[in-house]
Amino acid sequence: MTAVAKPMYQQLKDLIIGRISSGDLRPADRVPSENELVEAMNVSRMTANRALRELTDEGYVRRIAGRGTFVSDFRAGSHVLEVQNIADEIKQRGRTHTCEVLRQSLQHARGEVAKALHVEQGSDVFHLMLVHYENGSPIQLEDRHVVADFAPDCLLQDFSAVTPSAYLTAISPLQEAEQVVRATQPNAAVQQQLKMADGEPGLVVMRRTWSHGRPVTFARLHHPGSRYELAGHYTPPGTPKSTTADVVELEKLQQ
Amino acid sequence: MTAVAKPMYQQLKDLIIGRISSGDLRPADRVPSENELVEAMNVSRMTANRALRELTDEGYVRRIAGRGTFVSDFRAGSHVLEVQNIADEIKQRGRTHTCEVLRQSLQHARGEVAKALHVEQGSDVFHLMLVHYENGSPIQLEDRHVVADFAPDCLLQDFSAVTPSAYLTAISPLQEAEQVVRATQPNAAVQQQLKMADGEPGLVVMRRTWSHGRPVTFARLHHPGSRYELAGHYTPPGTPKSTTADVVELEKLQQ
DNA sequence: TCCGTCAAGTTGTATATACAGGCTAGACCA
DNA sequence: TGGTCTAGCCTGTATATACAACTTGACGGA
Repeated sequence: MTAVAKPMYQQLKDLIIGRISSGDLRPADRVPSENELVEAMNVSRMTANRALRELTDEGYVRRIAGRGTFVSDFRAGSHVLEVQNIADEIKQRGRTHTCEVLRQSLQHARGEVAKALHVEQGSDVFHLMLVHYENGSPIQLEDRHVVADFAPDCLLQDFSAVTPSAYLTAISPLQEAEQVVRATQPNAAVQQQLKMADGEPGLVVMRRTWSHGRPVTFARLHHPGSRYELAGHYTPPGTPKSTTADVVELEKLQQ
Repeated sequence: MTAVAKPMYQQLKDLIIGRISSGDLRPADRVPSENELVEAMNVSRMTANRALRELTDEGYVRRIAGRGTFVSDFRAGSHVLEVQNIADEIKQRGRTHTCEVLRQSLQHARGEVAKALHVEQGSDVFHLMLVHYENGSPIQLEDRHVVADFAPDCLLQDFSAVTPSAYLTAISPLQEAEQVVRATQPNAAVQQQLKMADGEPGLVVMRRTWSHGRPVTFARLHHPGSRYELAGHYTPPGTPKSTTADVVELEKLQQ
């Protein structure tokens, strides 16, 4: 089974995706222009154009006529799972987000966590537990485990300033995610942290995120059922895209 | 605000999508080849190629070198919202699905329903209510409203044989969807239909689906929290696609 | 100083052309 | 009759070229 050579436009795409994944190119960075790719890679401009155009369709980059091609931040992507970060969600509603760190420690993975993260029982993982507040009311209890070697300086971070989600996606862009939503009767500890009434149902989102082909973090996000709902929106590919709003967003990034 | 002319490749795409939406082209039908489009539309082959290639990426058609371009069946679409149909979900788990129709009537839209469906208060809508069973246990109470003129023969359907979701997507492919997930304390009626224990939380999915630019159906899907969870999986676009299996599937369609 | 113009670079689209490779039907030969 | 082979159509990719529209910055004149 000898692998045939990939077509040139795909090689270009892989090259650029590689530079983004490795962190060489970061969100809002400028990607080589079509003409630069023509010279550097010895291809025709149409081939470079196809590579960059497909990367645009796939959400990796944004292109602005007259200016250039820029790496897009992966969190945006009008997708059901786009809400990766409770802080952004709260700010989007015009409310204030605060956060309290309850635990930030190195632990040995056990049971469900080890299985979810595909690591041996007893392997090193970081354990984070924090409560997110919206206008002072607790809205999410985040119980997260992170594979240790993925984020070695995890214990040094101040997660009351930058949420774990933002910290992790800054290390490496989200590549794959899986989530399960469940309604629960919260246990006493959760109920107390989220200031929930007796008998109030809880909404739990269990989310596992992959990077470079392996799961790197597993989070249990508990919410009070009476004050939280999970919204998603689905637009099939190929529908016309907004441009103005996106550009404005990009402007802010570059200031 | 005069609309500028759409680019030619987009006009070609719109033309073909239109023929698919209208039923002129049906799944597995042959789409005009690049050369046929060149002659008929007076464009270059590269432009026709771009139109058909993008329709391939967007899942409208499948292309087989040497044979032609064929309309694909829309149901496939590995997406978080792909599970539109509880019956398929249950069968996929290897369980048996049964269904009981509680209500199938023409009503006047009021309040939340009229607002969700963008119709006037008092407009005609169909109201469906059914319970879905997995191996005999109630797993979903489906409370659905459908815009009347979208599915005029709605009252004639036997929804214990074909679920409303399957019936509606057969009329017109899903074009846009929006859902909100919420944990609730179910009211007595829901609790009774789903045979839920006292104090057991419920998981409610409220889903609104668009077709041809307008909302056509709004469903409240109640589930028992102890027996149901909502799973989603996200893979970013641009990951390599399977080809062999698809072709085999297509072969079967054409026999 | 301020404003308009212009040049250069960038993306977006469209065309003509070329070659490679998959598929099929029908011609052709044994 | 049966098998083989080829011509013709199809998609897939790649190049060279052209023009349009947009953005930015530099330059020059009022």
